[in-house]
Amino acid sequence: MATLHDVAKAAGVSPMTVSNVLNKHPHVRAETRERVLKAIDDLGYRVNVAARNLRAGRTNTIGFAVPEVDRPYFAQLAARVIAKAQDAGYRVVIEQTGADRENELSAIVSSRTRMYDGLILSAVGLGTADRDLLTTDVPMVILGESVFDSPVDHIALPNEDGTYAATMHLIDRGCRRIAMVEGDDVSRLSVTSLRHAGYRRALAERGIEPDPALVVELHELSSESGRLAAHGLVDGGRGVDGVVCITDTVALGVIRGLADRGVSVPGDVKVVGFDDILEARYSVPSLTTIDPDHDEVARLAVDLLLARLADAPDWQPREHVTGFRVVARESTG
Amino acid sequence: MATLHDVAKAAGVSPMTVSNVLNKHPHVRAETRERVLKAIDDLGYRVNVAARNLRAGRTNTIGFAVPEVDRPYFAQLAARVIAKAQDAGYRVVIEQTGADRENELSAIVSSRTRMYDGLILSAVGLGTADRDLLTTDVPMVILGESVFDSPVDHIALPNEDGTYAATMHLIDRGCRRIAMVEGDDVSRLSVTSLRHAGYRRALAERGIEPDPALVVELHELSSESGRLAAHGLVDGGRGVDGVVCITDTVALGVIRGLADRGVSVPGDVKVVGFDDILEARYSVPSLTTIDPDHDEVARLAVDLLLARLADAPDWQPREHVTGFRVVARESTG
DNA sequence: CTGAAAGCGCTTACAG
DNA sequence: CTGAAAGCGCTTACAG
Repeated sequence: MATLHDVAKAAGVSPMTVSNVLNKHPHVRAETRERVLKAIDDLGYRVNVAARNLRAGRTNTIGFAVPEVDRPYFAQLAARVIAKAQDAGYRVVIEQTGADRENELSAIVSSRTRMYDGLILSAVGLGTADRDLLTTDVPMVILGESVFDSPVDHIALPNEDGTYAATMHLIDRGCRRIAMVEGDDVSRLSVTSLRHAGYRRALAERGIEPDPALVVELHELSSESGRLAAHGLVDGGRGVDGVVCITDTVALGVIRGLADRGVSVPGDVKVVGFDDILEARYSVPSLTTIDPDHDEVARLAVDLLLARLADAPDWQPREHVTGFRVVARESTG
Repeated sequence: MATLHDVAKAAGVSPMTVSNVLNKHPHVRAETRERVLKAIDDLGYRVNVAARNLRAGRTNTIGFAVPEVDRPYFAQLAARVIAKAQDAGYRVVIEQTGADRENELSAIVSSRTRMYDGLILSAVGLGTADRDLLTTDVPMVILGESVFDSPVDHIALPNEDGTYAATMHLIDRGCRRIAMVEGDDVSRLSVTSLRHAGYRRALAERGIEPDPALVVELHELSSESGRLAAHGLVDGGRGVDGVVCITDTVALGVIRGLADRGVSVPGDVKVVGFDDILEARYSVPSLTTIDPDHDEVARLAVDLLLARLADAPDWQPREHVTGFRVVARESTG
C-alpha cells in the first residue's frame, strides 16, 4: 500500500509538501498541489489514520457510551450526537456499556487510552462512589444521571419535575389510583429515585395517599418488562386508573400488556411515558409523554465537550438541567 | 502522561518486557510481571492505541456502516453485530451513511484508510455500477442488498421469497385488494424491486389482477411516510383490504394511519411488515411480519469477515441468502 | 526469560 | 513556497 513517501517521490516533492496538501494548508503553489493530487490519485494513496493520530496526539473522534444501542431513546440520541459532532469535524464512536458499571468505567478508560479526544457517557451504572474515577484527564460529559457533585460536566434530564408534570397531567384528567412503573435501582439520585420523587410529590400535592402496591420495580427497562408489569397491575385487582412509566419503551409495553387483558387505554386506564421517542407518536393509542428536548441534550453535550477540547484554561465543571414539555396524546385523552 | 518507557524505567526492565506483559505473552517470569503491573498501576499508565495500531498494522476494529442508526432494524442488528464481534475480540464502530451512495463509498474509503480491519456495509445507495469500487483490498461484507455479481462476500435477505410469503399470507386470509407500500428506488435488484417482485408473483399465482393504483412508493422508509401512505390509500377509496409493507417501521406507520381514519386492523384491513423488529411484538395490534433471522445475519456477517481477516488463501466471494419465517400476529388475525 | 535496535507512517517545529 | 530531521509510542524480528 502506498505511503505518503511514495506519493512524495512520485510527485517530486518532499513528504512535508504532501502532508500540507492533505491537510489543506494554504501555502502550497497551485501547480504543486495539482501534481501531488495526481500522484495521490495514481497511486490510490490513503492516509494512515493511526500514524496521523499518533503524531498529532489526537484522534478527532469522540466516544459516546450508552447502555444499549438498540433502545430507541439512545439510538435516537446517538443520531443527533453524530450529526452535531459531524458539523464540528468530529467522528463519533458508539460504545455499548450494557448499563454495567464495569463497562462504563472501561469506556472512560478507553478515552484515557486516547482512542477518543473526549467522551460522552450516558451513565446508569455509575454511582456516587465512583466520583473519584471521574477525575479524568480526558474531557468528558456525563449524561442523564446525577453523579452527585461530580467533577465533570453533567447534563441532567428534568427527571423529577418531568415526572411530577406527568403525574399531575394524569390527576388533572381524573385519575386517582395511579401506578408507577419504574426501575429497581432505588439508590439516591438514580433515575428511578428522582422520577419516583416527582411522582410522589404530585400525589402529595393533591392529597392522594400513595399506595406501595401500585409501585412496580422492573429489573430491565424493556417493553417486555412493561407488558408483564401491566398484567400484574390488572390481575392484582388494584383498581388502577393511571400509569406513570419511567420510559416510553416501558410505556409501550404497558399499553400492550393492558391490551392483552382487554383493558382500554385511555378509557379504563390512562398511560404516560417519558422521553418522547419517535415511536410514541405512532403507537395506537399514541403515547402522552415528557419531551426532555433531545436536541438540546445533544447540542449541549457536544458543545460542552468541544469547549473542553478547546482547552478553556479556567474551566469549571457545570451541571445543566434541560427543559421539558408535556406532549399530550391519545393515551391520556 | 506516562509512556511504556516510563513504566519500563520504573520497573527496571526493558520496554519490550512491558509490552509482553501488556499483551499477555507467556514467557515472562511471574515476579517480573508483578513488578511491571505495579509500575503500570503506580503511574496510571494506559497504552496508546494509535501507536499500537501503527506498529501492529491493524486496529482490531471492524466498521459497521448503516443508513441510519436510529432505525430499529439497524439499531437491533448493530447490537447483535457488536455482541458477535466482541466475542471474537473485535470492537465495532458504527458509521451512519444516510442511505447515500457517497457516504457508503466513504465508509469503504475509511476502511482503506485502515481505521478498520474490515467493514460490514449495509448497502442501500450502492448500485451495480459501483461494482468496481468494491474490489477493495480490505475485507468487506455487504449486507442486505444484492450488488449483482459483486466481488465481495454478500449476505442477502430473502427479499423476494419473504415478500411472496407475506402476500400469500394475506391472500390466504381472504384479502383480494392488496396494496404494496414500498420505496422509490425501482432500479434492478434494489430492495424495493425484489420485494415488489415477490408481491407480484404471489398475486399472479393466485390469479389476482395487479392494480398500479394500489402501489405506493415512499421516498423515505419512515413511520411518518407509512402513515401518510395509509391516509392516501383510504382516502382514495380503492377498497383496500390488505397492505404489504416493505419494512416494519413503515408498517407501524401504516397501522397508525389507518387508525387515524378509523379503519380497523385486522377487521377492515390486514397489514404485514418485514424485519420482525422488537416493536412489532408490542404494537396494538401486534404486527405480522417476516423474520429474516437477524441472528443468522449478524453471525454470518461477522464470521465471513473474520474468515477473510484470517487470510484464507483461496478465498472466493460468496453470496448467502438467509432463511425466513412468517410470524403471524394480530394485524392479520 | 529478557534486551537493544529498528521502524510503522505520519506531522511539527525549524530553516531557508 | 518548500525541505531535512526528529520523533509520536508502540511491537517485531533477532540475539543472547
